[in-house]
Amino acid sequence: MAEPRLRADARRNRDRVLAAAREAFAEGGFAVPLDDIAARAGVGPGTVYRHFPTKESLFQAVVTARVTDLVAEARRRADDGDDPGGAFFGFLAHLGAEAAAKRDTSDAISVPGPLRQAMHDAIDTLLTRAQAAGAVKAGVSAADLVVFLKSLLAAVHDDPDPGRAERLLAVLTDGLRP
Amino acid sequence: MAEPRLRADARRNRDRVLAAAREAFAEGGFAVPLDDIAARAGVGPGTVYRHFPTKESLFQAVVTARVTDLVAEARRRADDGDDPGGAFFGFLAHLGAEAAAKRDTSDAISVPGPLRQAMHDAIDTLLTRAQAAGAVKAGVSAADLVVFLKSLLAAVHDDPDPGRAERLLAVLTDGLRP
DNA sequence: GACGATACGGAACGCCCGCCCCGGTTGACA
DNA sequence: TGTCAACCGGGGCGGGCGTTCCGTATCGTC
Repeated sequence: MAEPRLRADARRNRDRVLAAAREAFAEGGFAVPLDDIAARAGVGPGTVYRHFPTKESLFQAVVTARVTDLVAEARRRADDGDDPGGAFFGFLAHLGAEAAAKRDTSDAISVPGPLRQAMHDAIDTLLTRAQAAGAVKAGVSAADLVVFLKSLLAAVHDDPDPGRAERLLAVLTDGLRP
Repeated sequence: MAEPRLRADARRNRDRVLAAAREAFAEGGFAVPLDDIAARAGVGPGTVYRHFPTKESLFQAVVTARVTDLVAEARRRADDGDDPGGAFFGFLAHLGAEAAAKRDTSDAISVPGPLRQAMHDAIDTLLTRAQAAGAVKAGVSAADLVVFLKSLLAAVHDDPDPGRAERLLAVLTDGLRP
């Protein structure tokens, strides 16, 4: 590995880029131009590419922490085995709240790589247990749910009506009940 | 108006462009490059722009007939006043089938202009009557539904799983029941 | 058959965006 | 403080796409 230890300015710029990317992606999703992120960080685009080989890798670096938290949240709820239905729907609400605040959530949950798999597995656990407990109807898979959520969260992003997200999420949860 | 009557080749090319656009939009949605449409029609891009001032106007010309049909379908179902719930959910299923076949349906229902308004109004009528009959829960507006449908239909487009559309639509309809 | 109007095709333009490269600068260490 | 490697900035490249322009071909008419 031999981490060569970054020079002071390099480290500082790297942090600035990450912070700027966090904000920019949260506001505009993955679609924000990389130049905007660089400008927000007060650096040139070249500097961004010195630290992250591609725009996607920067995005991944930004959302890794958030998705990891989401997965942890999902697992924590799953471990609390008393109320599988409540755990499942609680996590859905949590996801909805997260997506309402950060515009990149819908992209984050479907970014390829190990994170996506962990997320998928965590949702699968919650869903399967809720179905076994009779709180969610059968015939719906975790993949179905991820597709559904991704599209729904994306649709709600640039919508002027702030209450729409809740109403649509309510329709989704009601539709998942047996 | 004084329609100057098109020259024979002009009329032929215009028809070819429309036919090619119909196919191309159905397969790839509004996102297909205009050059592809021109190539499929055996025509240069310039010829497309001779007949349609902009790509969007070409799209509008293509979907006008389909959306008009959809609106007519919605009104026909609405007029059959015996079963408002059945009329509403039947139209939803119809929309789903249409979207499964043509990839531009989700773009079509939200194209700006009078068509969108007519579509919106037709759905509103169906929805309001179904709600009055107690077949659909209150608190959901036609605008909510259009947003929901648009995102759902778009999500299902490029999905490898052919059964997903039906399952997600089933979740939606169940979620709309009181 | 010839001539003018009309339409055609595709090269070219402008714009956006991800990504790379090089001349200049700055930090680390002796 | 001097030297060198590491790093920075931003101009530039390449590709995609909507749109426009103009030299050329085709149609309709006399």
